[in-house]
Amino acid sequence: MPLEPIKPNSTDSSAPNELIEPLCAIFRRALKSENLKYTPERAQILDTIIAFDTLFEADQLLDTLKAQGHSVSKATVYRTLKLLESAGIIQQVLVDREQSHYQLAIGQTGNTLLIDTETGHIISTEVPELIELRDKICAAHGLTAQAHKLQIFVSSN
Amino acid sequence: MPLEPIKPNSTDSSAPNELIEPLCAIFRRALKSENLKYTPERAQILDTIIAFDTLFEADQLLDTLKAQGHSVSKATVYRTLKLLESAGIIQQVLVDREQSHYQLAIGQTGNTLLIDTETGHIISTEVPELIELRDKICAAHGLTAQAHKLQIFVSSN
DNA sequence: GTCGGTGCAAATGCTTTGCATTGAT
DNA sequence: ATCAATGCAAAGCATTTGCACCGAC
Repeated sequence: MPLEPIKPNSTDSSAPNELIEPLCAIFRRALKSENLKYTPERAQILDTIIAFDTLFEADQLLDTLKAQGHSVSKATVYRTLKLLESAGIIQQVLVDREQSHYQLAIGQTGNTLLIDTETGHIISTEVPELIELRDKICAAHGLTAQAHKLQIFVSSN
Repeated sequence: MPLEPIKPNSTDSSAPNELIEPLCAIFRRALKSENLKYTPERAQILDTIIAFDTLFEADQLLDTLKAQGHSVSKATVYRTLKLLESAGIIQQVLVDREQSHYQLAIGQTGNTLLIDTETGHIISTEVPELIELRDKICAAHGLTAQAHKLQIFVSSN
């Protein structure tokens, strides 16, 4: 049983527009607040990311953009990834040492990820008990928790 | 070509000095099984790692070795880290994209990290209850957990 | 005209590797 | 004598950056 993609209706062809708009708006607002511009390149990159329904890597993103006939440079891709990350639209997921993996961060309720090690699909969930446990662990070390991130690597069979 | 896996060792982890012998022996055995040699450089590297009580990075290891008057090359350090990892004596910990972090793998699951957001200092700790919680979460999704990783971001004051 | 954006190529910085030399059995 | 280990420097690789040019306001 394959995992559900992080975006519930990404396979529904009528849905993307509903998703793209809000994210575009969020990105545009984040850029504007820094006096930065919402350029065609940045729009294409965001749209392409939205079309992914799993973890993705920078070079995969670049390849997809090129395959779509968009000419975006590697430098711009990396620069935009950083912008999207500071805007909270995507987040880095440390999977291996080879390259950076990212995923959409918007619409995630929780900070617990179930990552399918075979397909790369991700489920994001909220685990209230984890907060208690986390605070208990920190208290035992005389520290105060600010945030946490749990990744569980799973197999779907 | 992974080295011969190590057997779990029941050494009392509160006595660092007693750990040095068993780990040397484990490493030596793992090397021997592949017709590799337990050289002075490898011994020094392992001893230095054992003396660390937290996560460490390759360049930190190299610096420490040099400070101790041992002349070990960067290449040998990296090569030995890989050997120690295949032998199951150390394990890589994904903390950031900058460089590889490692920790002793013996006698610990070590999958919970307390990361100080101000100083960058990292404590690796074991949380047995987390495994139950993790399995519960997976079960709720009809999945099977293979591994997990919890990062808690803390402040020290 | 002023800023920021882009692409290219060069630079980074960690890690790996090729190669000649050295060392152990 | 053989086979592996070491050190050095060079190579690899993902990512970043310097710079010249372009475009929007």
